[in-house]
Amino acid sequence: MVIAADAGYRDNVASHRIAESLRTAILDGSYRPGERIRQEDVAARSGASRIPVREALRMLAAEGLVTLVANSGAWVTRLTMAECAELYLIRERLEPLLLRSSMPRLGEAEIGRLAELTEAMEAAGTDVDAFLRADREFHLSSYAGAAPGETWQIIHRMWNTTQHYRREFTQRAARAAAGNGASGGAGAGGGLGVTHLEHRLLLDCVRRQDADDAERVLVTHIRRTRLELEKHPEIFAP
Amino acid sequence: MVIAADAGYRDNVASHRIAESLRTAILDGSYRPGERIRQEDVAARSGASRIPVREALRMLAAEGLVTLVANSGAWVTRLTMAECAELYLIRERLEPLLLRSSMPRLGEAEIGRLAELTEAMEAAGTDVDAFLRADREFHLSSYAGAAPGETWQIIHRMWNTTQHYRREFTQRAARAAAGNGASGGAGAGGGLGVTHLEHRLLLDCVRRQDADDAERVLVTHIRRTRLELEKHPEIFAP
DNA sequence: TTCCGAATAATTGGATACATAACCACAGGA
DNA sequence: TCCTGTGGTTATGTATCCAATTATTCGGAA
Repeated sequence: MVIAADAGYRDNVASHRIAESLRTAILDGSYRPGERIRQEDVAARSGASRIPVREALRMLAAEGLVTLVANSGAWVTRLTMAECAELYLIRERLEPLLLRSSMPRLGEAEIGRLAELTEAMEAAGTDVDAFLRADREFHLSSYAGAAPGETWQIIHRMWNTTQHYRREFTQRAARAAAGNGASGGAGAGGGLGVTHLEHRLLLDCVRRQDADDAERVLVTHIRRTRLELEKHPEIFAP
Repeated sequence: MVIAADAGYRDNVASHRIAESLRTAILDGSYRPGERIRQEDVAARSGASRIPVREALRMLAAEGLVTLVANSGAWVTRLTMAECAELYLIRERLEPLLLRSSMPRLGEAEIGRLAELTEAMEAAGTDVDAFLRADREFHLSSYAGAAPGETWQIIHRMWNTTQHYRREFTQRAARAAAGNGASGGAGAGGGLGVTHLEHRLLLDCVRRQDADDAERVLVTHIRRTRLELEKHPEIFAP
């Protein structure tokens, strides 16, 4: 669930602790995109001075979670639809690469966990947060077999910076599906039926250790999600 | 020639100035991989205190140019061969994407400049730094038509963190070519003949505005370079 | 009423000083 | 001779204080 950050940094370093706390606050929606982050507020809340807060903000800025402006302040990064779509394009190219190198090292236990997660997603119903958690763990743990390197870090960054918009999108999809009373919905604004199918398909590719098919399914999955997202510009409105 | 860094930061901010100076020092080889960077040294040399130096180091760490270890210090990032190869794999996937979105917006002037650069590379001979500068500008300016976004930043990071090893590799290639007296060398340890061909081919694709061919040639170019690099583990020896 | 500008308040950037954790050398013993 | 523990030394991490820049608010004029 949580992020690498520089592996050399231990938790008894205040700046790192603060960064982690801010990161989770942003990811779980306590901070919303565009919201300002005041150094003194964070310092007071964490019982430290502003110096480690500033370092923490720099770390988060490096991860793309906050945006710094000189002599002005820090804000939770807000994405335009174009920026978000670009991140999805990057994911389309890099995640298949990572999955390919991960797949051979996924054992029975990991694959079993992936299967559980597909079921958890389908069972989530209108519990958006449950779906998001399972979805995130499903994809990211499908890369657990790959050595943690640059690719892995970039992918995690993409997932983190787009997290808020995934939540927003999923909420709308869940509402729409509930309204229609349908589960295998039509896609556009509809439920997550197709998503579930893609996840099951991906799981099958992993089980068969078929990297080529897995890459194709994953590209399809990410690309379709991007196209869906691009149908909902209101998600990115201030 | 120089790097994005957070666009919001102006040059009159000490931390940003220091970061830029350190960055160029690392890129032009004044600092070597694995070399330690002491905060106080940098502070003294730049006439500032350690605080902005620390912020600068964090920026560079975010770019992958330095490696921070808590309570220990900062070092110029040293790559293993596997890590370097991974960066090349990322480039193989992302640079074609960027080139595709850049090509339609490259005008006559830009394409003319690319042609100049191919000739400059061929004319560089044993002047490794001249070749490296032209090579870097050739590739990066072929992406100038793309909007500066995440993809662009990731690519720049890759080019920066691998810069030292490209220099090392090119120096060996140049020496080998001079020893053989050949220009259209055999590749492995040989000259840069094939590289020049690929650059000319790429330029032709850009001229024809053929994105599909351009992607293929670029993948070939990066992939072949990676494979060449992997034949020379001694470059990555401490 | 609205727009412009200057003074003031608030917030970030940086310097100095101190606390703390890691590194290294050296002495002592097995 | 090699291992180990301990002390000093060095460099990093943090707090407090000050400076510089930006945002805001209030006043005035068109």
